[in-house]
Amino acid sequence: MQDNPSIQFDDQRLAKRQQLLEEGISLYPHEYKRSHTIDSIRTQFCEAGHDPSSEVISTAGRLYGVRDHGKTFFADLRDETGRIQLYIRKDALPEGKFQTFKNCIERGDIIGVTGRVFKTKVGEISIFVDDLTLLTKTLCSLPEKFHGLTNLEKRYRQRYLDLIVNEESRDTFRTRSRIISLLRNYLTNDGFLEFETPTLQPLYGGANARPFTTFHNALGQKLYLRIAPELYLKRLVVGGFEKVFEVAKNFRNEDIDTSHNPEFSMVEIYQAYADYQDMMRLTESVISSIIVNITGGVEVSFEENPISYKAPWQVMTMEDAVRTIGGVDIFAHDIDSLRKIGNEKGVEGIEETSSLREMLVLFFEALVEDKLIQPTFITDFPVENSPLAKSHRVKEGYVERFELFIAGMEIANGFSELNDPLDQMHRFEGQEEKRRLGDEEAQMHDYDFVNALGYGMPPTGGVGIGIDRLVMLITGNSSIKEVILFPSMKREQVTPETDNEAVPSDDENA
RNA sequence: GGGUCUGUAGCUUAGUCGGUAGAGCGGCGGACUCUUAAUCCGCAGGCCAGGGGUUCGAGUCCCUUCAGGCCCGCCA
Repeated sequence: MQDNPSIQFDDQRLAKRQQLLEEGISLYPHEYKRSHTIDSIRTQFCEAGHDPSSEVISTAGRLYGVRDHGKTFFADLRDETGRIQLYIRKDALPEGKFQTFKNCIERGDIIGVTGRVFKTKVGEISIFVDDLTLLTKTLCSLPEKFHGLTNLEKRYRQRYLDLIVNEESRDTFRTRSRIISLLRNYLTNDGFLEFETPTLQPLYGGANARPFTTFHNALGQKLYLRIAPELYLKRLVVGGFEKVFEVAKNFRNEDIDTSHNPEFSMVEIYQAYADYQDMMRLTESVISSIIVNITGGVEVSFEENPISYKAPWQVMTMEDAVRTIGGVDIFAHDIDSLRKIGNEKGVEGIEETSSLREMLVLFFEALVEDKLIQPTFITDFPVENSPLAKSHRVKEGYVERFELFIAGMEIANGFSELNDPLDQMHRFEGQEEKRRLGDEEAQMHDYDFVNALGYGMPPTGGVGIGIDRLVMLITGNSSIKEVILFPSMKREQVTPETDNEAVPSDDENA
């Protein structure tokens, strides 16, 4: 049983399992009827006295601490709703049960109990156990009761174990689930329809990023995992759905760090007849409503910084942000003097840049981004960086685009969507040119999308909000791995035949 | 990709100048009928991440591989 090194079964637990089998006790029964969850026991019996209740209840959960007192035990039982103490007496259980419990049931096992509720001498609401049933025998031993499981790698790789022993981790993911639910409710209540668009795409688009590649055997065709749902959602707006959104997993073939996971969650929202100003207001409203619902207030601290989500949030053009926060008035200089200033301030990539607008972006990234702690919308991006955004209505060379920054992280990105099919075609051509010059992140020319615009997309505003980062902000976690249940990790044991497999396997369809 | 730190029992860890691997929790055996990190007595459990080297002798020093954390780069 133990010859496979990746199996963590405990020999002593296996022995107990064997003993239980020999006693004819079912290790994995099929169901258990509960009269109460632990939380509902606490609610109903909050006034319990020292004498056990007349009402008999049944509940179930996992055993945590077990305190052996000879002919009695105290034990902690937990279900999803909470924790309650069990008081187990030899003389109260059916004949033989106590011995079986003592010998073969232990911390980590899942049991059901029937009993009556009372308050112990020291005032803790407990269940006086009349009978107990093993519901699941655990073969792996649990981490230590006091320090718990702190090894980060183990917590991420074996998240189930992290969830079993670390209440804070369970809280984080409970909050994550609520955030997504609040987001959906907000949008659907506001008349948005939720759709699912393809994850497997023959062309990828909607962002600048390198994709994951895969292969469809029957079609004999390369496919990409989407880097964004954008181009499909806009096709829906062309089709006549005026308010749409998708909670999408996106996949980008990039390195992993504390704010990037190769697969990440984003909500993309599109609204016909709206522009980027409307989408900023929507973004502000969605996020602050979630914050209020989760925290009851408008302020949440992140990495020592109290962050106020009280609307309205600050709005600055990129140019103003670089001037006031970065201390450089880009358009008061020529390229050469900007190169000099940039070198002094440690701005990177300025040597190969030849336009003031591109300089603006580089200065912004280097000098401003990580200083935007309070929620701040940065608006009016250079057209070169935004092939899917509509040209600015008054500022030549810019697009109507915004990004939301909080705690130095980019949280959202939105714009007045480009709906001029010819302009879109030219922008794609520009991207193709960049691809030819070796830019692996430039976008692909999606002719069908251009055709869709050819049938007419109303003026439309769109925004994408990064869900993982939003959860980080709300739950106070500095690492994205803490808010993704199963973050991407490198495989531990490399098996030769599956490692370094060529990407699209051309031999399979030969 | 670069820098840096880490990897010792199921978990949390100690390990000095290189000299036979130490503990707590958990487990097992024993005592205990209101404890809650229960307590008390005893026992078992280790290829010190893997490989190589230096040395009479390596958990400790050197090289290397693997995995992870943090920072930087790349990137939303």
